[in-house]
Amino acid sequence: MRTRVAPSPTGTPHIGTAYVALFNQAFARRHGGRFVLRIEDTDRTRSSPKWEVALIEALRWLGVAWDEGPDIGGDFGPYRQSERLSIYRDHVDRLVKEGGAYPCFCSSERLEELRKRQAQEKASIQGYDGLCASISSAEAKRRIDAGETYVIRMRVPREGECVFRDRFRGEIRIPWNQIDHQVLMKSDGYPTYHLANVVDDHLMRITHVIRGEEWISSAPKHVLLYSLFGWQPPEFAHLPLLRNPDKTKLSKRRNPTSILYYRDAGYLPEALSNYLCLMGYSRSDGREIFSLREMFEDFDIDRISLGGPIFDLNKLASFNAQYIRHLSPDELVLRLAQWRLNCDYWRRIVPLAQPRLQRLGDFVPMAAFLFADRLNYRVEDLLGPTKDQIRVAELLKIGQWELEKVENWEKDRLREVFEKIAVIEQIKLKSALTPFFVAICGSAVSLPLFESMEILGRDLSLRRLIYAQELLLAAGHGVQGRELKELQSRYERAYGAQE
RNA sequence: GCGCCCAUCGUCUAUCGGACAGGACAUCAGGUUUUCAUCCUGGUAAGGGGGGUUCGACUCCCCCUGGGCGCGCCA
Repeated sequence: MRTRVAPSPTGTPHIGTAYVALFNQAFARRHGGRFVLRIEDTDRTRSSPKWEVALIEALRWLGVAWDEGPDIGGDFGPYRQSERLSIYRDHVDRLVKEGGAYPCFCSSERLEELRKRQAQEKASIQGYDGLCASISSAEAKRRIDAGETYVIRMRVPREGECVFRDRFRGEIRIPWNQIDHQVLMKSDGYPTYHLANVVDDHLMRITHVIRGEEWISSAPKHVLLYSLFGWQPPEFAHLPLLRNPDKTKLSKRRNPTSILYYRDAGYLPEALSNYLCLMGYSRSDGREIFSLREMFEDFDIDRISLGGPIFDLNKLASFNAQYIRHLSPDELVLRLAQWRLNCDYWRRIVPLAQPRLQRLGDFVPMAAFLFADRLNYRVEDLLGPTKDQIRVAELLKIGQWELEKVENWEKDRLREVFEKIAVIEQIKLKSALTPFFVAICGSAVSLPLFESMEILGRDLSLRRLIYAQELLLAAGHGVQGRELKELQSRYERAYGAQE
């Protein structure tokens, strides 16, 4: 019995990844199987080794432990898809040769137009129109040899329906005409998710694919690939999606989604993992507080319920408090030190604080904001001398967007970001910075901003920007709805598209 | 627009045809505590609507409604 979690390192480690990982690990452990970590870094533009490092760090912190993975190896490696390109190439060649896939020469412009037209016509069948599907192989070869760029697409049956089983839901039927002629190999020679995922799951002998519900509608693509290759498909089990309070799929807009945020904000890993294990799952004995070890001991995958659970920060906080209370004082001291109350962390702060200290006792209040999660300040502080409240809200939003793009979270890079914003927004850097000072430090009188943000860390810093915007919104000064949309398009034009 | 998935307290959930529908978080009230927190006691609070099946439906079936997800050379 083998399970896997297959995240792509394209951003800060997501809580949803940890959620899925935990259930995969639980299932493997419970049945004496193996649990694999595979890095799906086939998107060259968005993947980064930095994010992979962060991902592994975050999962380990939470208590996720894989038996095979890029960092520890295993019998079915490599476990990083960017190192398996020739494997995908061979497999896709085979598919083309056998007729299950075909080269497509359509330009992205044509595809875009096609999509636009279909959207306008509200066509019931969306997706690729199959223009290149009928090109003869001789003709295709000629065009490839002539140097035309192309992708490889999957040939999908025109009629009938795909029938497959989901462990929780039973039989699922999806009409084939709903399934796009999926690109399997991009023009850069990299595979897409669907191809790489199926090939690897087979080669890595994955027996149970436990993943998020968002994959149900593309499962037919995977089922088809298994059958084209003549492989036995694994058992599918689609977990419910973690939700925001408004029921939409968990997103950083409305919730902290970075695992590292929870670590830095002072959540205990065992409290977070415990809480995550309760999302859509319950033990038969009804106990809610239990360790990962206990989870793995008697995990019963069929006790998973399907309603999308709302991620409730309140209950998580209460769990966290319980875990903290059950620590002995000595253990708590240790935990605090492992967190931020340690010399290494102080050493980073001291150079900033020292010139500003009159007495030693000034240090703690001065640095307190570097240990907190949410800060207490008033809307007026945030607005500062400006009369233009909307402008402040916009600045914070733009700052958030720009900062989210930053990979190297260090002071000089942060300074560049704000300088860029000041230039584009045509305001003095100093006045542009005011709301950020308050959002990050809790006051306009504080330690230097960029250094503080660097020390605070990416996830907590970004979170504070969101807190500030929430406060503004609650006071009626926020940017939302249509205005937000307009701001976003203006932002994308002025600053370059995001993601 | 098309397809698919889902549906019990505000939230996470138990129930797998017969119970006053249970627990947890939140909330309210009371008690312990020099304050607060903890802790203890108690309370409010739920099966979306309509049809079936059945002696009997939260539970099984159908329809409606509602919510979600998907429809990229992203995963």
